[in-house]
Order: sequence, then C-alpha cells, then structure tokens
Amino acid sequence: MNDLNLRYINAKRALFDRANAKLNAKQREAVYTVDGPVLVLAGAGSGKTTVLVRRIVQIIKYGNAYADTRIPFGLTEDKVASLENARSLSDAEIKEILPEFISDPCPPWRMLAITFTNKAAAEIKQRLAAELDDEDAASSIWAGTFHSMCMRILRVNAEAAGLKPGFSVYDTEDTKKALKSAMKSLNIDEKMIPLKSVMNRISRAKEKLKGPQAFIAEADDYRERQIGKIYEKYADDLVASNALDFDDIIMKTVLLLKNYPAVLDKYATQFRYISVDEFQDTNEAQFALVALLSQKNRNIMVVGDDDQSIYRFRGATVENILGFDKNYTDAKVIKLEQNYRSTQHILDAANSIISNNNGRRGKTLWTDNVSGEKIYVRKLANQDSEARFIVETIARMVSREGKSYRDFAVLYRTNVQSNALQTVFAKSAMPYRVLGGVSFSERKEIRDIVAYLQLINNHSDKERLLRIINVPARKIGDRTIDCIEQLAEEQGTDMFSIIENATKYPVLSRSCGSLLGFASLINSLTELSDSLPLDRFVNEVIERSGYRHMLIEGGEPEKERLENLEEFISGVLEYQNREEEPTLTGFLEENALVADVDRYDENADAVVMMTVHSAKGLEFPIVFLPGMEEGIFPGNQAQFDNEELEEERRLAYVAVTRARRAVYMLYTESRMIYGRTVVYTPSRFISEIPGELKDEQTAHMAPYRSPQTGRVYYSESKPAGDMTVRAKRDQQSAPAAREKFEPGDIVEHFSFGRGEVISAKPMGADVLYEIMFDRVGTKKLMATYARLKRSQ
DNA sequence: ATGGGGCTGCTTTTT
DNA sequence: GCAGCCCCAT
Repeated sequence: MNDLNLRYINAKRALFDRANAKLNAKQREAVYTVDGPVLVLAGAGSGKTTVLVRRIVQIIKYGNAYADTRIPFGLTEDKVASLENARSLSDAEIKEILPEFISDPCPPWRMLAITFTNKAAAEIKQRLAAELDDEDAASSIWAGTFHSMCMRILRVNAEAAGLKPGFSVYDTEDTKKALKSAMKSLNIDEKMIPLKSVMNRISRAKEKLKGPQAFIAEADDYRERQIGKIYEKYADDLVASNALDFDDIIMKTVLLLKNYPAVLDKYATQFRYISVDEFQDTNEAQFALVALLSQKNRNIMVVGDDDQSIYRFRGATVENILGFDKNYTDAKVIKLEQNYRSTQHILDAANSIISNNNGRRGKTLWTDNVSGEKIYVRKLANQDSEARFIVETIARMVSREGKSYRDFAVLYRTNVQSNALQTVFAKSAMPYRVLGGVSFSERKEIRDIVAYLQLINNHSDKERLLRIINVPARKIGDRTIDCIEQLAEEQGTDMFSIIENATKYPVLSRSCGSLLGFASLINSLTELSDSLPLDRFVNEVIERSGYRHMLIEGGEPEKERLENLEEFISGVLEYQNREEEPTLTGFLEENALVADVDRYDENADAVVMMTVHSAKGLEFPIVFLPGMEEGIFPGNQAQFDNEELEEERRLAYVAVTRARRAVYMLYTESRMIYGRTVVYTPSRFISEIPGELKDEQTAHMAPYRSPQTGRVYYSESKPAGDMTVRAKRDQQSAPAAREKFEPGDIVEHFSFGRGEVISAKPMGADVLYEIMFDRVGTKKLMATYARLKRSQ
C-alpha cells in the first residue's frame, strides 16, 4: 500500500475515533469489530451496554467502514489532506463526513439483539432509538429477550412447531400444577420424589433439548425412570392443552430450526448480525439457538462476564462463555476491564475475592476513579443490631452529609434476611422499598381473570380451565371434574369439548345444567372477544363470569381485589392504546412473558432492599451487605461443594461491584435462623479482602429503651410490640412534648412530605398514625419517631 | 364448601 | 419462625 492510501485509511479511522471519543480504546475496538465471531468479556461497570448499542448503530449506519481498506478511485493528495485536517472539526461536522465511508451497512431488520430480561431489552431498544435517531429503524431491529424472540418465530411457524394458533404459555405455577396432576395420575407420591426436584429435572432436560423418550432411554435408575414417566405424561398434557412452558419456548424453537431446514435458512439468512447480552447466563438450548441462527453469516457477538455467572442453579452453563473461542476458533476476544462505576478500593476488594476462583478467564478491573474509602467491616451483636446499624448509619449520612435515601441499597443473600430488616425499617420512619414480594400478576384475582382469558383464547388450556371452572362457585364439584378429566382422556379430546357435550354422557347428568351453563358462558365470551375492544371485553369477562359479583358479595375484605381488577383493566387499556393491532392473543403473550412493570422505581427517594441476585446490573452509591457469615454467604450448601462455593464467590463479586462509593460488610455474633439461635463465623469473603483495604471494627449499638417506661431492653429480650429503633440523637435529647393529630389533619413528614392523617390509634404513651402521603402512599408511623409537623 | 389445625421444609429467579 | 399445603371436620 502506498503512502497516500495509508494516510487515507488512517485519517478515516481517526475520524471514527473522534466520533467515538467517549469510548475507551477497547470499547472502540469492540464497536469496530464487525465481521466474524466476537467475544466481549465485559467486567462489572465497564460500559458493556454502551458497546453493544454503539456497535449495532455503527453497523447499521456505516457497516464495516472502519476495517474497510478499499481506497476510493482517484484519491488525491488534496482529498487526504482535507480528511487529515478534518480531525479538528466539530463533532457535528465530522458526523457529516462519515457517511462517505459507508461500507455494506446492515438494514436494521437484519439485526438481532438478544437479552435475558425485558428490562434489559427495553433499555437497549430505548438507547438504539436515541442513537439512531430514527424511530422506524430502531423498531425494526429484532431486540428482545430469548423468549419473546422465540415466541415471534413460533407464532409464525406454529404448525411446523406442532402448535395450534393461539397456544398458551404456562408459567411456573401452571407447570407445577400440571406436573402435580401428572404425578397423581401416575400414582407417584410427592414424598418419594419431591415436586421441586421433578420440576428441576424436567427443566434441565428441556434445556439440554432432551425429550421424554431420550430422557427415559438414558434413565439408569428407578427414580429417573419415574421422572421420565412424569415428563412423558406432562409433555402429552401440554400438547393436549395446546400449551408451552417457558423451557418449551426455547426448546421448540431450536427443534423447529433443526427439523425444518427451510425455516432455519430463512432466519439464518435474515439475521446478518447477532448480539447476545449476559452470555454467561445462557443455557445449552439458548446457545444452540444462537449457534443455529448464526451458522450462516457467522457474525455473532456475545457479551458477558464469567465472573458474574450466578444462575448455574437454573441451568446456565458458564462453559458457554468459557469455551466460546473453542467453539469459534476464529473468534476475536476483547476484554473490557476499565470500570467507570466504583472506587479503586472497591475494585481491589472485588478483584481479590474473585481471584480465589479457578476456572476463570481472568480479568482485573481498574479505574481512573479515586481510591476512595476502605471497605467497612462491622461486627454486630445480632441481626437486630445489624438492621439498626444500617438504619442509623443511613440516618446519619442523610442528615450530616446530605445524602438521599435512594443512594443506599441493602443487598442480602436470601430473602428471609429481609424480615428482620423490614421490621426495623418499618418502625424507623425511614422510607424503604423491598423488591421481590408477591407481584401484581401473581395475585389470585388477576390469575383468575387471566385464566378466563386464556381459556377463551385456547379452549384446550386444561390448567386454566381447572383453575376457574368453579370460581366463582357454580356447583361443579371435584367428582364431576375428575369425571370430565377421565372422559377427555378416554375420548382423546379436551375437557372443554366434554363439557360442551355434557348431555351425551350419562355420568354427567346430575351436573349437566351447570356444565352447559359454563360452556355457554365461555362460548359466548369467545364470540364477544372478536367484536369488543379489549378493555371492554375484559370488563365483560369479569362481569359475566360472576367474578365481580362474587367480590362485591365478599364485602370489605375483597375490596382490594376489586381494585386490583380495575387496575388490571387499565393495564389492558394501556396495552390497547400502545399496540397497533391489539389482540387477545397478543395481550396474553405479553402478559405471560413480561413480569410486572418493573417494580423498582429508581426515582423514588427510598432505601432499596433486595437479594444480591436481583441487584445484578444495578448500581448504588452505598451498599450494605448484612449477613456476611459462613452459612449464609457463602450458604451452608456451599461449604463442601466447590462448584457451589465458586458460584457464591461470584455472587459476592457481584455484590461488591454494585457499589460506587462505599461498601459495608456486616456480620453478627449470633442470629436467629429458622427459629434457632446460631453462631456463625465471619464470611471467608471478608478474609479474602486484604487487611489494608478494610476498616474493621465492632459496632456497639445502643440498647433499646422503651418510650413508655424508659426501661432499657437488650434486643433479645425486648418486649412484644416494642420494636422501635432510636436514632442516637433522639436518645440524647429528651422527647419534646408532641403535638397530637386527628384524622383529617394535614401533616408534614421530614422525608415523606405532605400527607393526610387517616387514623390515630393510641398505643401506650405513643400514637400510631396511619397517614396517606401525597408522594409515597399510605404509611403507618409511630408519633414518637415520625416527627410530624402540622402543615401550614 | 370453607376454614382451621397440624405438618413440612426451607438459596438464589427470569421467562 | 413462618409460610404454604394438605387433610379433615363442620
């Protein structure tokens, strides 16, 4: 290559570098690596989503322009010089020049980006839309979760996949019930083989693309053969119900692509570029899917972090990321190790913990950020002091350092740990929110109405039929239901057909009236579903099924359920307004695949509490890690199992790397676990952090003092009903005479803001107020700690 | 048909 | 310690 050509290419690349000046060299390398397989090992906080999005945008806008070494015909010295001088132009001017280098760009609809969660998918879509600045282009990119993408393929190819249109998706609870009934019909006792392990085995089998026959063929003991039988029966039931479970969605798609070369060819041709996020969380089926789809164009980029693989228990195989470049020998491997989130001390601590694991690809995070504070390690007397330590530390930092509540996260290993925390937080008047309770769509009334909709959409859906056939009560008893089930099995048809034709079966003569009534209810609603807008239709379902009537009859206790149904209808309305072609099937699919509108509102000013698992991908200025004890974190089950232990260590790595500024690791002398007081030793993960990175102390919490009697209690013996936390400053200053409020009064709270008193219950010398706040909803607060002021 | 009492079992979770 | 589930009693 002559000098002029070389200068041309260098000048062109310099301009692209300018356009991506906000990225570091490694990130840019990933963005410019367009063709062939690429593995991006992205450490925590290394900007992986940015890279993923930028690369897609780069390919759509400029194709392989950066790597392209072709020289335009008739290149002149003047031209090269002007490109070289363009470096000093403004960003906007450079953007004007770049299109002249376009080289084989990819149309957006040939771009596939796969994530695990809807939240991640939404974020990627949103950032793509912003960067492409082209709504249509952004929305034609296939960006979604594994499941949503597979559903899209299955819907179009339902017949080839062995499905009838309008097929249902069973969630975990439906699956559980179906397995239970399969076990019952096979006379397999749950005490012999626990349902949980059956579920797990079958789920693992599906992830390995193993059907019931293959499973049975490989079964080498009685128990395995029994599970094989259950699997077979369950699979038959799913077919009869025209339903898929979550694992089927992936497995059936892979099988479809394997069995129908024409279908595979269509998609493998269409998807010129494939990107997979969180690749360390993929299972075998998901890897097989990606491998099939990319086999033709071989342009596959996977992004992930082997050190953050924390879902082995649900079938994720780290080997997918560890061995990626063995599967794709020509893969380019790029490591993103610069961290933009945390202080160097936090990263050093995380690095030294994770360095105790074997079987890593090996990465060392570093940052330009300050070295920052040391890791605070605090020993507390018990879980109560632990919770109070957290509350008081936060209270102090909020009042003295002007921090917001939202700057703090409490991350624990197991959900049970949140109980003790919540008790203390609830009484402390400190705003907090807990992630991971019963979600909206898991509520009984919502599930019931969704079951009606599912049955209307798919009359074969057995689990949903069983769920609502007698809700509200319509005199169809268990005996009748058993009878119908058996008839359906004998006739090789579904239960609904038996019910419709109840008159034909003498055994059903007694309940014939109720059955025909139910059949005509469902049939008339099915007809109605075509003619009414979705929200009005759902309203009719609630009405005509008698469900609303049932709840109204139920009076006060059922009021909340009624309100939830109203909220559900507004959710339907929201779907209807958003969707171009709203359909019942579409709504149900979204409902099955999209968990609640992500419950975590990042704007609310409240301390957030959740498991370390659910914190993956999030970041917080200050992180508390209670329960850093052997037996909790790492858990008991990991004590003698190295694989488990390494997973726990990765989890600890995830936990520490959530923090931007400070980490508090807490452990106790003793704590209550399952009703027993246990004494655990501090977690090995604490000792795996070098001493010079730690600020280690015993924290002495002030004992409780009863507000009424002034008696001092130590937490273990505190009297029932007195679970107050006293911030230190409160103890020092004698409580001032407190203003009394009555229902209807408007009050001001130092962090919840303005609210109206709903009720006031005297409790000893104190008063428990229920207050409806404008911003944060209804809260119950003790007068002594709420420090309420009259508004105006 | 519904609820209460006793028994069990108990990491992590998205789709 | 507690929630969820099953079974039995009303």
